[in-house]
Amino acid sequence: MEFEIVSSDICSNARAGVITTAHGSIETPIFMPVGTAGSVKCLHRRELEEDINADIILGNTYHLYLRPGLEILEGAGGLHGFSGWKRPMLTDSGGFQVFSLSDNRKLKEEGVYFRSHIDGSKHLFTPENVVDIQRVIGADIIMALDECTPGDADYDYAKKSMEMTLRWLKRGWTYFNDTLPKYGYPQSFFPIVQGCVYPDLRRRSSEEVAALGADGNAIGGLAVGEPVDKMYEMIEVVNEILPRDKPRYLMGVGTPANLLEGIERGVDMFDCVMPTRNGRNGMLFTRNGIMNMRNKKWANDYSPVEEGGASFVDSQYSRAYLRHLFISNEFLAMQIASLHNLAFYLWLVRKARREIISGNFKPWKDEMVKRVTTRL
RNA sequence: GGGCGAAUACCAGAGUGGCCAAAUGGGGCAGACUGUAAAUCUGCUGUCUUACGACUUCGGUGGUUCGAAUCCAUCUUCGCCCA
Repeated sequence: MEFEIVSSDICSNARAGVITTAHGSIETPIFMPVGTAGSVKCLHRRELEEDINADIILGNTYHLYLRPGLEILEGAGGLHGFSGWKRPMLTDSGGFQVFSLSDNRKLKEEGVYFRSHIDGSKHLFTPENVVDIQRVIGADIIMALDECTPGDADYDYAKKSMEMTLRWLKRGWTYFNDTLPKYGYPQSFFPIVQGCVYPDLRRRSSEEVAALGADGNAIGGLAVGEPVDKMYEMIEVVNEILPRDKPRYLMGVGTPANLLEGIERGVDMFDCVMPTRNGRNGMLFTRNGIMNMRNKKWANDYSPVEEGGASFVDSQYSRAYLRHLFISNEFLAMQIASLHNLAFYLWLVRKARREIISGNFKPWKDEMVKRVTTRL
């Protein structure tokens, strides 16, 4: 995997770049739609490719390992072969499930023991076996196993957790370098910075992560309950240390405003369930603000979903019709909203890229943050 | 003509003397959602702008009772049965 910076903003840490992988190149900054269980919910591959034009999507180690399982994935030639997605792919390690399924897991030095949310069966993830699993899935970018600490963790817990994540990281990194990809194309391994909201922990973690010299680096443990200003502060602390010449991936973030603030602080990659999950639940993100499509105010608004929006659905359907679909629990509502939101997210990061290249990022971003946070 | 049963909030439907402004479901209104156990979850849904609280409700009217959606009388409407 290679990363080239095409243009850097003079007024901020924002940069525009290109990541090249075996499955194609990715122009950054980029937003990666989340396809946890091997599908971006509600969307066909053709829509992802042609309408949203996603450069890269995510899969999830935890979910895919439990179902369909490694044998079936390997038989299909990995998730690329299984799903038919031809472009780059990134898999999360299961570290987030260590956090989100906390009632069903036990953390130990060797790894994390957990119970399947599907059938209650017991399993163990280690820094090593999640590399194996991600080798089988065949993602272009695979993630280290980490503990995603909650945003309100106290200092002592955050310190111990961060240190264990670092020990896991070294094991995972060593194992990654001792093993080979399964399908004849190279994979990259991204380490993850932790440290909660504590600057010294974040610095320490960043230094250790940077020292590995991985193809790219991730910032984890943010947008998990801490105040948003803390998140921005932590991004700044971390990005002072993470190498400039490697892509930086802010995991699990976020709102459109979060993306813009992250880009300004030197983040290149984002992923988040928000456009798809919130879309399924009736929330639309647009250039002019946020709409809750279930609200009565749209009941007889026959104007397009979003005039001049990034997706064909924006002009082909009216707000009144989309509201009707949501109120009636029609599947089409979720499809339209998912398509719209992802198209908007991809439009947003691509527009940011153009503004960086043309040297106008900062004023554009300041204006855009105001617009996208408006409640319509 | 006679007999039996039923009438409860937007709808359906519990409740059969005080713990009832009234279960539950649906519908409605709003909110939440950030590396997806999420087509999910939460709140409100008689009136008084909100809370405490107050007020008016369970087909109509009248009554019994300290107290009635609940008991009695009667009327109205609907359903079923007999002639």
